[in-house]
Amino acid sequence: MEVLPVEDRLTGRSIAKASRRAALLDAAAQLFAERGYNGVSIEDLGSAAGVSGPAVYRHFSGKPAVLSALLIGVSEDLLDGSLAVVAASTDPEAALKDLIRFQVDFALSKANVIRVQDRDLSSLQREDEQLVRSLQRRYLEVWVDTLAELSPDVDRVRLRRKTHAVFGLINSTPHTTHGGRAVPDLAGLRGLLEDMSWAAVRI
Amino acid sequence: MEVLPVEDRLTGRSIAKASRRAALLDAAAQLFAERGYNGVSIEDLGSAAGVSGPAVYRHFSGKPAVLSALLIGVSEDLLDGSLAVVAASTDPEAALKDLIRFQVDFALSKANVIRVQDRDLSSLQREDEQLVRSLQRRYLEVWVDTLAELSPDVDRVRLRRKTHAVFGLINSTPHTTHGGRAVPDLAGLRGLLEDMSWAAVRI
DNA sequence: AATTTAGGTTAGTGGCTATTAACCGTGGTG
DNA sequence: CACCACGGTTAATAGCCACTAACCTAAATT
Repeated sequence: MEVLPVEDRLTGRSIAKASRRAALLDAAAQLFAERGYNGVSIEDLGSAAGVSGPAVYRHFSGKPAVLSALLIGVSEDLLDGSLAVVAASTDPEAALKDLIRFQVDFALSKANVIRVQDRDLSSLQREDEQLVRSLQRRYLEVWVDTLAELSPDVDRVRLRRKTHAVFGLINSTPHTTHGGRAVPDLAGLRGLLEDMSWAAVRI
Repeated sequence: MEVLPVEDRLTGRSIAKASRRAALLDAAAQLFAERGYNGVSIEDLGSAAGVSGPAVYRHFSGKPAVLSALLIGVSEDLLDGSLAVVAASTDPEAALKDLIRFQVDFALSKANVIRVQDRDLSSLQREDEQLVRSLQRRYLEVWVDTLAELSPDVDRVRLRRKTHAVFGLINSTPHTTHGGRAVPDLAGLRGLLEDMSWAAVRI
């Protein structure tokens, strides 16, 4: 008699484990964003999640696995989110506006992870780095496809460059908001970033 | 009879020393940009400059001092350069355009150092971090002053945010161009970044 | 109720790495 | 030409840190 192989039963322990794992990933996002992957020890990581040191190995196979889980997660969220946004919108112009709004939301609400993603991508082991880069590329292509519908005559190299630049613009605030202090006029910042992105992307 | 205290004599050794120091800083810029400050050992640093290990201590008091020299240098270059640009231009609109061109030039020609600056700033020891932040703040204020002349009615908080976002836009390419490969259509990229920056900064 | 399993703990252990020590050849100085 | 400061070398040294071992408690399972 076996338990189901994929669908794990929801026992008290498995819930505790899941929330512990989530706490570890939260701590990792914060600490890696502040000090960089190589500036954070497993002990730091554990104790930030209320557990000390080697307990981390009950949840991840090693330090690299923590970074992988974090960055693969965020890359998938971005790609999936963008696909949902495009699927839900009617015309390309609306799609682009929604993509901008989506990325601004993401950058403002998950600033830590954004920061880790473009700070410590190169610390991933080869295989996972390729996976994350592939997900990022596909996310970029969602944008480029949308832009291409709006400007069929512009070559895709230029559209990719434009998209990169807009990402830099939107992701500039994670570099600004240090530590995780609350931003005073968040709505104003959101609107400003959306307006600037829109202006920049329209040639 | 003493040698001049400030103006060192130009002997063969002092020239060799200066160029060795420059080589070390170059190597540091490249390696730190690729792997991050904590991912590079003193041995790596030395051997990338054609010298091995502890010889670095003949030029810098320690690893932190290498990072400090690098980041203080770039911050000063940016501030001084921007002051020169503003001093040389006639009207605020021309000044802003020249500031954009200056920052684009800098980001494209010194991508490594730009990347280190917003990746490993927090690895500086407290005192030097404050100095670099102060220089960066003054650089930002040069931009904000120029923008304020063009839009006297807009509050400076908003202008600071706009400036940050434009920096993010322009500095996006260092994150893109990996390792230091040559960029195909550099002039086109330069023009694109300038145009997008201008569009974004004009509300 | 007995047993197993899982998640936690505290001690190693081994490797890496920043820094120092001790030593050496040579360019610059007198 | 004798001397010395300097930039280099290789060999310790010491501390940090990822990871493993051994053990313990209690939830799940039977």
